[in-house]
Amino acid sequence: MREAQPMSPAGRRIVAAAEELFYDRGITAVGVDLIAEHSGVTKRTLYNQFGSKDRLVATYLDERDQRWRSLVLAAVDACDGPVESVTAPFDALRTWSENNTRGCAFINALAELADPSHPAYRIAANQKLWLLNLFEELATTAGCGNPALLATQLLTLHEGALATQPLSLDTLSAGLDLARALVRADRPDPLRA
Amino acid sequence: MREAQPMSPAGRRIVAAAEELFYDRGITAVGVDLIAEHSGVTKRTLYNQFGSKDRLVATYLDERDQRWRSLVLAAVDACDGPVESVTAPFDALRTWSENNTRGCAFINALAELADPSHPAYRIAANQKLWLLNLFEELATTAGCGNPALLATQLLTLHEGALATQPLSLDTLSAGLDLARALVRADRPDPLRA
DNA sequence: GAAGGAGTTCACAGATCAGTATACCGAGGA
DNA sequence: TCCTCGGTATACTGATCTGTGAACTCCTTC
Repeated sequence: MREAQPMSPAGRRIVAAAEELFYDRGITAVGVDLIAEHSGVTKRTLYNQFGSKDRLVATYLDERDQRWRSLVLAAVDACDGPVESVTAPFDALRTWSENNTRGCAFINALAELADPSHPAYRIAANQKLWLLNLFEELATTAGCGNPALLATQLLTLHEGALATQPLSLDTLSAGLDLARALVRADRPDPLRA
Repeated sequence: MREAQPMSPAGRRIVAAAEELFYDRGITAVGVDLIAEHSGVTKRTLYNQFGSKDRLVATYLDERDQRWRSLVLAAVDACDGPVESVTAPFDALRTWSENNTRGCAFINALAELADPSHPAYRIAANQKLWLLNLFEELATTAGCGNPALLATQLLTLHEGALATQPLSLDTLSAGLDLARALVRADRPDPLRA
């Protein structure tokens, strides 16, 4: 999905404005005129750079995906051992949630873009699959007994905490505690680990 | 939220069409003209009945909430014992998902309607709180040790399974299995229960 | 038979939507 | 010197959006 040549300064400003506006107000509700205005750019420039609103939406989601993956991988690297790192994506979610309180941008995008052929569909699905695979790899490295099942359970908890975020229940703490317990329980000799 | 007088036949048709269109294509993307056309009704009638699109959206969510709560309560009643009934909402979710494959209508609505003063906000939040309280009541009746924590965990699993539904991973089975294990583990003398 | 309400028909307002056309500007490179 | 390239400025198209006005047709009820 990464485009060959890097974006121009104007292009970067456009994507930055699009990220903020699309996430806060919804994709359909935000017009290209508003994005052009917020990024201090002409609508003509916007169309010269991205060609259509749909392609700008795809770029917005892609950019967001990259940022989020970097955050998750950094959280994994910051962990002390392989067992702790299995639940590291939950730590990343806590950091992420400080500045993103309107739920999951990809789930939200899927809610608005009904057409499965829209590029957003693939991006959103890939994002969740990437996390699922990461959970499974981390669980395998940590010596868990059933990495595939554990990964699906962890993903469900993660997405549940993320989806209920706008409602201000503390599902993230509950999800993280439960996730840690699951990882411990799935390890051989959990009492000695 | 229930209005005093029951809806007219035309009003019911409008809400039925709105439910289908809003859920499938998104709220902002569906115009009132389309809803009027699909319900075989004039736009004038739609506005005579509901006054504005926002109020029709609120009625749509409210109607859906009622239907869903009935389904959940029926699933609870259909259970054999108090222990099984704690996870009954997951059974209801399986039935519900057969005809609703685009995720949670309330989370989706929140994604589109940024304004917290919109009635949809309250409806969506209340729906999740109702389920949280139901989980807690059921857990208390089943004699669980920490009903409040268990309820938050079950809600997180439930919402995770619901949110990831459009992605066609089988998170519902994983969530249900884990939910059952949690309920068993939180009961006194789990081996004899 | 009169009254009233639910619904229809159709035209319309005013705003906003995505996207295009045309002409212009300034800097960097061959 | 010329020429391309990224970007500006502005006006525009045609469609679609929510919402309103006014007159009309039924059907029920009193």
